[in-house]
Amino acid sequence: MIKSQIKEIIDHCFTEGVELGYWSKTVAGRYSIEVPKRPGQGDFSTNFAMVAAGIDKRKPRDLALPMTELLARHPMVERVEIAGPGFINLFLHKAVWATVLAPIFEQGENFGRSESGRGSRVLVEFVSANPTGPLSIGHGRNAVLGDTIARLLDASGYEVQREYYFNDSGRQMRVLGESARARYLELLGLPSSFPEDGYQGDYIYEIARSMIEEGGDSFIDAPVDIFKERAQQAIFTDIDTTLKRIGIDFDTYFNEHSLYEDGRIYRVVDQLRAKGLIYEKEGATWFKASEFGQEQDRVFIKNTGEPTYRLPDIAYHCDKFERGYDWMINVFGSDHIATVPDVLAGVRALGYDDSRITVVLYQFVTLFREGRQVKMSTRKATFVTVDELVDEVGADALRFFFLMRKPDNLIEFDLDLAKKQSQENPVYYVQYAHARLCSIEKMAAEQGAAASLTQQDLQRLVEPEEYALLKMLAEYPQLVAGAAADLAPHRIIFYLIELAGQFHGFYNKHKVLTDDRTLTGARLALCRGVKTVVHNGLKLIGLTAPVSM
RNA sequence: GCUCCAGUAGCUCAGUAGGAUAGAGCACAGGAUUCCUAAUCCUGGUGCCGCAGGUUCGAAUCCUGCCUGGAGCACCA
Repeated sequence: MIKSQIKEIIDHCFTEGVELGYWSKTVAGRYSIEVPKRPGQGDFSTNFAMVAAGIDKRKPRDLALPMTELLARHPMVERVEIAGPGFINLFLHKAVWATVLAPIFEQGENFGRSESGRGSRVLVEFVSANPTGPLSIGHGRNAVLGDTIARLLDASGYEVQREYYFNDSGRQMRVLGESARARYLELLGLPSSFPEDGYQGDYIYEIARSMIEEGGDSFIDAPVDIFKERAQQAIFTDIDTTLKRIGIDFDTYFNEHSLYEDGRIYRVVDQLRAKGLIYEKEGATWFKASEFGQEQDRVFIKNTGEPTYRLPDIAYHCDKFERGYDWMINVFGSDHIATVPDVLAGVRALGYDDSRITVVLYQFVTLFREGRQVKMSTRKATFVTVDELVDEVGADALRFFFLMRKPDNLIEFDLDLAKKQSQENPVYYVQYAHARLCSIEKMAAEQGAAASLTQQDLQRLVEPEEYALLKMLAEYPQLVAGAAADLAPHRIIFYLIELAGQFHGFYNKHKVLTDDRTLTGARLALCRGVKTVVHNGLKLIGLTAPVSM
């Protein structure tokens, strides 16, 4: 906020300098503006002189001097100095920082939202688990990551659509139906044969039990499809319920099977064949992926006549392109790494611009309890489900912990920590700051004290802790825009932890409600600013902002 | 063997477009509450930024090679 104003000022001075012949125009856009780490180095700093020196072949300090003179004329600037190898450090008038509060008051819940993505339509595809069982912890990370990315993009003005891609046909689902039938017969005390690679979870028993409750033994001779359908329906309902518990809702569901039904997968083959990119070998149909930078060609249709997963995946992405999205984001577990380039190659082969597809790959999650890793196995159904995790730690902690690491990193989910109600647990730490702020406001209202935004009153904010908070508030809009552009929700988490820390520090050192009316008014304004940003930040990542704790 | 990801303090991790003396939390030790929520705060010190080269005013960050760990490399999805 303030930073973008400063950038404008520096750019303006730069242009002036070009006209005056101080430096060449080619330097434009090469220099950057930063917030120095140390307080003694000013509010902002630019490497302009060093960058210009490299291009113009002159000494940094010779270039810095005229720049400082141009900058010093601006009313926001208190003083300018040249430091180190040639940094230009800007010191702003203290009063500048309090100006961030007015926009926060005006925009309220919208503070931090921007329009940088206006006019762009984005499709975020995530979860996409087939309905064979409850969502596992890995799906949980996928769900939270995808949803939060969608929230970030929405906050940046993009038109966002959340989509779930699934398949309720095929081998997996047949095995599911067989598993359900076997359990059904077993519960009725009849001879049954459980499929070798069947789904062993208790949820299959539940499905069978509900069928018995509904129709007794009338399903004994029913075809597998009936069992499959019942199981699929029950499981999907459960998945949906689980997702809603952690605040996730989809706009559209896309059934992979529909791509078979209307023959679209075969049209993909025909189109590629027309381009000479398809050939037959050993009874299978191959795609010349090697012509698109892949190591080897890939099978699209097996010698059994069944397509491999690649074909519907490509057809699906073509469908996305046809629907006209500007940006398509896929959230996948790292076990899908190898499949991504194949699909992109196929899409490119069909003439689409695959740079519009971004794949977010995330690493696995391991659970820790009492310092030891919780063993999980999908086949034996001993994996921990998202539901169990929500039961144990709550939706807020689950979301927070899943977002706390960047997607590239493994998550070690510490169950004991997630449940702790103390400073060690960052979720509580941040939420507690919000609750405290609400409490202050409540107390202020009882005492008849109110926040004041008058320039005179705001001049009372002079403590370093107050400046630190104001500066952090000013950074928030850019933080959101950056996190959205880079698809990096974890930055919001780290920001919130730091902001909460700054606030707790301020709170312990300075009293907000005092006998001094103007000081109280100014500090209440600061508190409302912090509260608004903490609130907006928590909402942005899908957490609650408790009023009291 | 090949592809992708990671390697930063005792532990878990940040480090946005390459910037100044490398950051936080936890753990450990000591201290703070007649007062707005102590679910809090303050004070303590730690680093061959995996290794070796290169690029340049300047590298944890970019390039090359290597080492270690993870995920993959199907006519499974």
